[in-house]
Amino acid sequence: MGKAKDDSRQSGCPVAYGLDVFGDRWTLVIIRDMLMLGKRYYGEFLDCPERIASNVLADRLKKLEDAKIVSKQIDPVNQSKFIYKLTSKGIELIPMVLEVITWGSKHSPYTNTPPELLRKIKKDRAGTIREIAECLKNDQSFIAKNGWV
Amino acid sequence: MGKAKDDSRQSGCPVAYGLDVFGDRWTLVIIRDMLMLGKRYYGEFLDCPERIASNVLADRLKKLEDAKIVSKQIDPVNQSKFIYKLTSKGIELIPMVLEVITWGSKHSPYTNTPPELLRKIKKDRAGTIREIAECLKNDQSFIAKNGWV
DNA sequence: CTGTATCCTTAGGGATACTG
DNA sequence: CAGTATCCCTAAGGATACAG
Repeated sequence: MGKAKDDSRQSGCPVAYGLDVFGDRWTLVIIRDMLMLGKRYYGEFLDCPERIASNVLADRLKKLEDAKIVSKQIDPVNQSKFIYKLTSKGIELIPMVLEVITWGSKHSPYTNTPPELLRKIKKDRAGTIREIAECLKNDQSFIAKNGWV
Repeated sequence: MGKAKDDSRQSGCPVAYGLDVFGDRWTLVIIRDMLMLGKRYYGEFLDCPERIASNVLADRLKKLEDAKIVSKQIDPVNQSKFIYKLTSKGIELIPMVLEVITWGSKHSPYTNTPPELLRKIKKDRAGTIREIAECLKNDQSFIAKNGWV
């Protein structure tokens, strides 16, 4: 695993580019956890309801780092582990993730998205995005207490 | 190939649901072609710049049909082939695809997205979506003449 | 505990032949 | 041309052992 994503589909289409970056079953799960649940540590990502395997997680974190979507730094409060954070390129995925949430919530038979969140997204996209970005700065989770876990 | 997508990650998260449907490198390429380029026939999908293989295409079309995102009917003007169309569930992916385009255009080194399209998306999301939906009704392509191909 | 490496099975998917 | 089927190799990724 872990060969660099080859990026071979240089069609010029931004959709194809996006798929080269997050076109698999796990990458967006990690980004969701960072974006919506405020996760930052390896162990937190491992502990997701979809049960990601540890090697897959390591691989995706590395690829996200290579793609400059995630930064990896030594955790200042615990020198023996890393803290993973979204870069601005990663944070800019918020609007897309919100649209996935909107669509998925409407069509998934299993969804348990907090209606409060959906209402907010619908009513005031920019406001929601600002709110999430704000939470990210304070290390907090936007919906952690309300659903999905 | 072609085993039904198993949908095994019923975490309740709409992102995970979305990924079960379009979390691979090809599905969104097909949807992009339907949405943005007005494609409707097998041969048209085959003829994409990313060079999708014919068996992969058949597999994805079947899965999209199973997921009720695409409908497959005999083409009324040529009984020997099928016409593939987005259902309302598929058309509702427009906002998400537009966000992928916005993000991808900003960050891809290869992008050639028509600035006109980006300007429209940014300025008036609802308007753009309405416009695309309108084009879909008239069998036309929104950006076919301007880029990506 | 944080993360990496190894093993091994299955799914993804390219090339291409084939059928109507 | 529209679409399907086969062949076969590679990548994805689950289980689990291992190292700091």
